[in-house]
Amino acid sequence: MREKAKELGYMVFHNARVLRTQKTFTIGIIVPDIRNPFFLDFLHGVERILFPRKYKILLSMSDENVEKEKQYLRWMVEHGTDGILLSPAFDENGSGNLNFLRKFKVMGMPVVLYDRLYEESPKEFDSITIDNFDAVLSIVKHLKDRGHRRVGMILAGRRIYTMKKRLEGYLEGCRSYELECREILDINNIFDQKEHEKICDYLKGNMTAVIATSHFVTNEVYKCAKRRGIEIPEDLSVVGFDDMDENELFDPPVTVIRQPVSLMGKAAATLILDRIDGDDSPTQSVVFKAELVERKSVKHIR
Amino acid sequence: MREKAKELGYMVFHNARVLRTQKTFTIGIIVPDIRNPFFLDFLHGVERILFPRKYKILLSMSDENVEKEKQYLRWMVEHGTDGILLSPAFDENGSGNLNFLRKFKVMGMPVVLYDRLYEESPKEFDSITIDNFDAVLSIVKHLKDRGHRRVGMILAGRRIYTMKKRLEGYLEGCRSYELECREILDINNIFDQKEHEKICDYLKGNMTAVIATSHFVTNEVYKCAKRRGIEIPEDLSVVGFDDMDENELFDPPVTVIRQPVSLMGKAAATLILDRIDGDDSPTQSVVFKAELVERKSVKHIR
DNA sequence: ATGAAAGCGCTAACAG
DNA sequence: CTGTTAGCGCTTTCAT
Repeated sequence: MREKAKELGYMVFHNARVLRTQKTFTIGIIVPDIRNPFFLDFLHGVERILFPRKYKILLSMSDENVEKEKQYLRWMVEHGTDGILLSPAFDENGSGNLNFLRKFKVMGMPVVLYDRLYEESPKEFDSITIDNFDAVLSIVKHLKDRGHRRVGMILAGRRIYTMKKRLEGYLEGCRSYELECREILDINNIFDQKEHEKICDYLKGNMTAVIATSHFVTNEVYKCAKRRGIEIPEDLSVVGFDDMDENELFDPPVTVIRQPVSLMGKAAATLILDRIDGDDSPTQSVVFKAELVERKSVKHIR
Repeated sequence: MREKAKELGYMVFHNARVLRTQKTFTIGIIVPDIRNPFFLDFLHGVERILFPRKYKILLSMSDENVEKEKQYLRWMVEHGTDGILLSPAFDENGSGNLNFLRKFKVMGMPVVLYDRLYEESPKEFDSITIDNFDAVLSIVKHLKDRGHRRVGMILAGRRIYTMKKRLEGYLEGCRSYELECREILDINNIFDQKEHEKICDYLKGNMTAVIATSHFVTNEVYKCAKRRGIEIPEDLSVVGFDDMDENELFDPPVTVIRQPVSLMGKAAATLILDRIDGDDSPTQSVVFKAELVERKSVKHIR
């Protein structure tokens, strides 16, 4: 095939060059769950930056599985990616591949964490995140301002960094705004039908508003409300996470936290390229601010 | 970095092996627009098949741009991907990289087209598609059965294969079911705000139902209807394309054509691996059937 | 059986 | 400044 390619003109054989130069012009990207539209816009943002610089994307999916993630990480160093963009997975104990990644540091493989980081050691790697704590705090305040006193929250995997921070924001919000916070519900696998029932049961609890911490959870809350005849926002107010066009068209349109996802992608790509180019300034922790997009799913009580 | 990696244990340097074996264990995937959730599920399906066989994904985005696609195709042969999964882009004249791809055939680079193919030569490459013609035909029948007589259609880039076929299905449907079909509207860039106005204007036309040929178009139709006070389905019925969870939660829930996207991904991945393994049976054109998911956006007239 | 050596296609260093 | 050659890290072949 090599020969033919050459006969047909143009192409160099990149791999021989790689052997010599140790440079692949490839960035490894690990996404926990590709079905989450969040990562769509992120990838789009990343590509915007990489393409003009001739870098390509080696895409992989951890499925929130630490071992699978490790496999992909290993493959990436074998492939010699010039850098890695990682949104890390966490196991039931909340631990991930932090230790494994430390080896990457010593071998000089640049890694930028995005969306999520390792709580034990948040500054050890470059990272691009949003302020999840603050985001939820602003939700709780919003709810309080609208007269809500009893609120609930549904997490999608509390072992995951973003979820942890959102929980902290919730707890702090409830304390400082003096709301009655219900015990949260944690859904580990949102694609599991059985878990959907739990959401329905949870909604029956004594509260006027619920915070849905991911796009999938928001969907399930709406679906359940519909089935059970719970009127949003009359009977129950809801605030979701991860804005998409569709949220505007829901019945009723859903109030959500919007993250600057595409920007985060661009920032992550820019940062990893800087590191590849030899930038050895101290670790950067870029924190974007998320905004509350107010629509019609929160009732103004009294 | 090589040395360090070795000191730290395990890893082989994949690129040297590649030089020798001419095998990268990498599949190039070209997606026209990553922001379309359609491709999310497709990628997910593909990865399901590739991971256990140790193949990795080199992901790229053509942005519906033939030249950009060509650049990526070139990079892929340079990188020595073992095969390519392509959903081809088309320029204003409706032509794409067919000629360029013919070179891939002679150099033995396996290519599987998905979602879209080249009309001039539909059987030249392996392909995984749905029957777009039939899908729209079934929409038109559905509309007719519900008493609709005047219908419209909004295309998202009529130069694109899927759109062409959907148009053909529309025309044929209107003829055989004796409906009055309005001139269709074609939106070239759905991300362009100005184009959204065109959708609104089109909706004012004299029709009882409109067919939205992509997920983005459906969204814009709903948004416009909302702004202009057009009641769906009272004043206007709509049938969309590309089902997602969210469609169920729209106001009203939208009737759509659902494609077996994840299956298509698995089929495409399986086929490309077969080719890589030396399967030289005649070109395969796998055509999946799409199904109409009936919800609440179509009015039953009388 | 095990071990040494050639060679994959390029780049970079070196010699002319 | 241009042309030649060594060598990147593996696999495969060939000799021991």
